Amino acid sequence: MSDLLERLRARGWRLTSQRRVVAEVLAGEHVHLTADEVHARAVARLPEIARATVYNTLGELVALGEVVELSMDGRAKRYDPNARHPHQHLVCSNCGIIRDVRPSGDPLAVLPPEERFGFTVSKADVTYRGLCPGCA
Amino acid sequence: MSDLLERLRARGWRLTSQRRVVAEVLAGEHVHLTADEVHARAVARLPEIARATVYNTLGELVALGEVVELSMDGRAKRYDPNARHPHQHLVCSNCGIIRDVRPSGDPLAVLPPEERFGFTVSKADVTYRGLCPGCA
DNA sequence: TCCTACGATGGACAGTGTCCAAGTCAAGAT
DNA sequence: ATCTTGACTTGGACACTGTCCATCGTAGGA
Repeated sequence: MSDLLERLRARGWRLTSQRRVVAEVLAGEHVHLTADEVHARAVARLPEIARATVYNTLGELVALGEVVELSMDGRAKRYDPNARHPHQHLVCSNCGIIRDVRPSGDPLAVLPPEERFGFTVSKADVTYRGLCPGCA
Repeated sequence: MSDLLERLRARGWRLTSQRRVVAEVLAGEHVHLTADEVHARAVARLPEIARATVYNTLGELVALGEVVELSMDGRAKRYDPNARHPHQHLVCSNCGIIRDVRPSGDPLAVLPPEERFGFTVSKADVTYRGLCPGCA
């Protein structure tokens, strides 16, 4: 994770304690916290951190490509720090737990040219849905 | 679309003018309106229709499987009346326009068993992203 | 035509996210 | 080590989306 901080510093980021805490809270695979969850965990380490700062920092991390923003269910967005390893998501329809998964092959390949409506298609986001072992 | 009204009546729906108007507004392929857009168009035909009624009716249509709910961008949910013909979505990263598309093959097939974490996977929602002809 | 349970209404409320003016501080310059 | 400055943080107000609820209205069967 200090790799991340290094990369951010190299891009001219001012390394504040708030940003450091947000970056630390957001680490690992299969981590998909909402902004408020990030804020709650950040407050545990830095009691006076403001909600707006968490939103700002998450937005910046997304803009820099270090974190991926997910809109799974129309409620709060979730933030996925595993951005450097391309992956898709598997979601339990019952409890909502999310796992990072890696399908084989290129998801773009299955979209035929006549179904592209003249678009320049560059990316495919896939959400697999089903029941997790605990809910099945 | 009167097919839809027939199906709904057959399921015990009371056919009110409000529900009829919502069903009429939501018709066609490549239609992906937000709840407020549906409400605005419904008001044009039935000035006193309430926002809550539109939300209720949309929720019922989704529960009945007649309409698909989309959470594309974390803002307002969109409602897709093309639920009887399975399809995925192609979204312009710039202007946000959405087209219904039909990839070839089964998107579930490319998720290997060892990437399923014990889930019973039943569905895959794919969002293709790129630039539409007007924005490219 | 009448009844009545189901649906509509509209306003209050909650969750999520954005904006802004004022205060604070990281980090380069001296 | 201290100064300086502009980027960053703060906290509260605000906007948008969606939900809830008590009350009123009406579709459709008797």
